[in-house]
Amino acid sequence: MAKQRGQRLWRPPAPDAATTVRLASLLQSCGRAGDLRRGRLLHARLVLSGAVASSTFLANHLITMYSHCADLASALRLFGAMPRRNAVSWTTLVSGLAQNLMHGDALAAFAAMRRAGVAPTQFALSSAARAAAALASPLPGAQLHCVGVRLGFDTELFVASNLADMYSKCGLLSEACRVFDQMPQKDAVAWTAMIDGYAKNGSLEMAVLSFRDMKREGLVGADQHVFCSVLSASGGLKDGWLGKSIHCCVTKAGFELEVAVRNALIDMYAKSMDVENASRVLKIDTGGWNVVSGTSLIDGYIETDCVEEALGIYVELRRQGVEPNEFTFSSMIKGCAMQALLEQGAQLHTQVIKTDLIRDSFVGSTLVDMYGKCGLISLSMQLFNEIECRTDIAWNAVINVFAQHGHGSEAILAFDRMIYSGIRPNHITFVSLLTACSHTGLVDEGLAYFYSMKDVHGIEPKEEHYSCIIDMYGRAGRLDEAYKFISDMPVKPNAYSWCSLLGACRMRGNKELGEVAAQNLMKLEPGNTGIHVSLSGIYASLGQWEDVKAVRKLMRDSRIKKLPGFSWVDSNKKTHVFGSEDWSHPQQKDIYEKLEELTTRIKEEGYIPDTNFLPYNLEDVTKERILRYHSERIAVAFALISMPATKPIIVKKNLRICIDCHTAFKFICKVERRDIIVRDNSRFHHFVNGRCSCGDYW
DNA sequence: GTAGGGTTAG
Repeated sequence: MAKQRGQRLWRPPAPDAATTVRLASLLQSCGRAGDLRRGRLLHARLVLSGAVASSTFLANHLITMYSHCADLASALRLFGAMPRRNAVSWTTLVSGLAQNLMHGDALAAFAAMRRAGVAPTQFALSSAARAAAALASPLPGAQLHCVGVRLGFDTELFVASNLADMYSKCGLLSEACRVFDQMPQKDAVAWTAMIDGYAKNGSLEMAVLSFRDMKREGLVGADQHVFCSVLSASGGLKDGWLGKSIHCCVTKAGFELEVAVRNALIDMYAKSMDVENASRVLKIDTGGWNVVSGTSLIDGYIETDCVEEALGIYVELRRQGVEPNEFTFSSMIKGCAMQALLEQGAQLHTQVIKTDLIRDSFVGSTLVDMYGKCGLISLSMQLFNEIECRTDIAWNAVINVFAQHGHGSEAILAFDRMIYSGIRPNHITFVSLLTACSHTGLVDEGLAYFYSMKDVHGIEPKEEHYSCIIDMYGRAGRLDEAYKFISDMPVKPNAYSWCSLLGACRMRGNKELGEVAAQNLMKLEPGNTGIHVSLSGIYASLGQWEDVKAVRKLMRDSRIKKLPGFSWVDSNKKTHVFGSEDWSHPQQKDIYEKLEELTTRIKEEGYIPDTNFLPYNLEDVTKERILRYHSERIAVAFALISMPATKPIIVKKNLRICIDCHTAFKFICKVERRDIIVRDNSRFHHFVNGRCSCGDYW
């Protein structure tokens, strides 16, 4: 009593042991359930009874409860008011902050703990290491490592796992390895940290090898996280066999039905282009699908060009009452963009608005891309302007839309605005920007941007950027410079580079260089049928029919067939496909009549068929007939008779648009007063009022 | 007696 009287404040007696234990377990249950209301009531009772002031143990429990309920303000207030704090109090604070993603504060609390002269516990150390990992801060991380070594905690399971995770998140894999190797015991979490560390740092093979090492120890204690990580690495390797063998381990270990593992399996199969097994895993009956698994499969279908199947999964998801999320929408919209499915894309857009995901930057960017790829450039721009948070992806999308439509100066303007708003361009930005310059003939600008990549933006040009420059020189007719560039460039020219040069040679009728390009291209892509077609096109345009014959013989001998040209057009929610001289359509008679009518009308306007490019030594009348029945022309005629005048005509083509059809469409759009958009395998052509957006430059 | 780690989709 004498001692108590000597203190400034009266301290109530601590509750008895049984009461303390009861209260602590009540607080624990509040924390676990996240029941902040009940926790606060308990807190108030404990304050009234004086237990908070007298029992550090109960106060620690209160801090834990608050941090589990994500009420860090209360936790901090309580911590500040504690008359006595022990190591657990500090530890609880550090881990509470780290758990609530306040990583910087967690590190600061750990430092304050040391300044207060309290020896760090291994719990505090592992929490602080976790915070450093989340911040990817190697410097404080390494300091924590030193503290751990000094206290002898550095090989402890939790501390070492977090330190290894921290090093790998900082990209310091060898350090991570060293910490990991020194662990006397490794559990599933430690292994996961390493497997995932390798995978996230791009060492996918090492990630799989780590898994093999773990398996060698009998996969003891392997859990769903281990399988998720290794499956993700295996998906990245796109190795179907490896994936299947891991799938076997998953099944043996009994994790096939775990939701996260199933999702990882579906994702792995989808990434390995094995959509069949992906859908098999999805369809294992577990009482319904979830968004992630469905989206993974949708994404797999989209990546393998199976948009129809992806749409099927989407419909099934909706039927099961699963709400699509931003991932689902961006995958689906990307699929619509790839196939220029405007109708379906617009429907998804409506859904996106309904679910309020329109504010998501990813979804917004895919919509910009989709409308751009469907040819609706002004709608695309409108959506871009509505994106609140413009990420590099959004800017790349808009620059690419301008590039594909041949609006070079707008692309450059968008690039300037991107830089001005502080968004750093990446290598994709430059592919789009250089394409824009190339498609518009802005050679000097393109070259300047190319050289600025490394000098100004610190981005090493890759082969796709070099190809853009070759394409740019080629389109501008500066073939010698293109050849000099391709010969001098530090990276090995890829097929696209030689293809660009060959295409340019065909446009300009340059036989010598065309042959060089063709030879190089044949080495890289022996099965590419376009090489022979382009080459014979060059000979035909020069009237060298003997050479044309030789190429055709070569094609026959090596059993190379010209890739047939197809055109697609959507009308009344249906996609119609047309080949050359293709009269299989039910409305063939009307289409034929429309074509005849169009030919007469555009000839009156001054259209002269250009047969120069046809690689056949034929009569002009025959050549004209072939030109008139090219797939794109049949598709346009069909669209004109079957679609309401308010709908835009969008024709998709698997090859480049033919030069003569290009001329004809300029006349057709004028006489019919209809905008025609053609998306060929290289770019967009907008035919409006007698002109094309490409400015005849392609 | 109290405190702690890793995981699934652009």
